[in-house]
Amino acid sequence: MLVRIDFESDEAFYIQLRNQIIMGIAMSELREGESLPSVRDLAEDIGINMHTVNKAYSILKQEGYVRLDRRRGAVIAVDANKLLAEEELRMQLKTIVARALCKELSPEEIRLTLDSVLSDFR
Amino acid sequence: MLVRIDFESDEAFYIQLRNQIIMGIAMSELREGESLPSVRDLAEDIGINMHTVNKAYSILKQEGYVRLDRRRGAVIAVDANKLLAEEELRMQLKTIVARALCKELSPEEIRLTLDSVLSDFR
DNA sequence: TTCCTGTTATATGGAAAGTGTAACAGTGCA
DNA sequence: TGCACTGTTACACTTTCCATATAACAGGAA
Repeated sequence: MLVRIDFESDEAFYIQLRNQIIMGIAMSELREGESLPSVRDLAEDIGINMHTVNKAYSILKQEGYVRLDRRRGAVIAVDANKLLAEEELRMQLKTIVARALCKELSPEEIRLTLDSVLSDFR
Repeated sequence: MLVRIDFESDEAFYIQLRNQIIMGIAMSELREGESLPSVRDLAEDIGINMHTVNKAYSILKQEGYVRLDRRRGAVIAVDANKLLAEEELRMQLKTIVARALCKELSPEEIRLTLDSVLSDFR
């Protein structure tokens, strides 16, 4: 899986990295049980510091996307707490739906955009 | 409209404030042409600094939700660029949908959550 | 043993967030 | 003409976060 950091972005490197790995899991480019590169290798590949990669991995562990193994490194292992996930989803949707409605997007347009996004996965 | 800051949150005060005002507009608690409190008054009300409120107002102006008037203060004035708004919506959905899919929420469950969120507005 | 894991500790530079005080330039009102 | 109220700008200051750097430690594998 290809990872790339936007050095111009105002998003922190470790946030960009975390999001891309989550995206990779959702797109099935990364599969359950698969190992991610070691913190040192990945850091060198994408041109950032080891600790920054480590921070991304630690957060992914805390959020239940990987398990960290001293020998195998970071292994994809999604802990699916559906109730918690739905509550998070609802909170995040609330904010961005509010923005869309202000900008006069209709509920129907918002639904269609969601369908379009959903169809990009798989 | 009631504004409240969560001092424990890791979200910046000016981001919390911006989001709540956008929420107010979307919920029709704040209407086109209505004035927001002055930066000094609001700052005192919610217990934060004037400059922090000013920062929120400036961002709301930049994002096209208010116009800043030297005499009337911040006035609700939504500049609805639908094309831009839809592109923003799509980008934001992409990230949170990926998270939901990883946590084994189905596309149908995601759609239902969106419908539930949409029904909370108005 | 040697090498590669993640993990931890400590230090540093830079940017952002938040506060504080102060002043300035318009505008409306008495 | 003053006064009070807007947003706006300019500094200074503290604290936190981001990212880097160097170094060391512990555990598993070859």
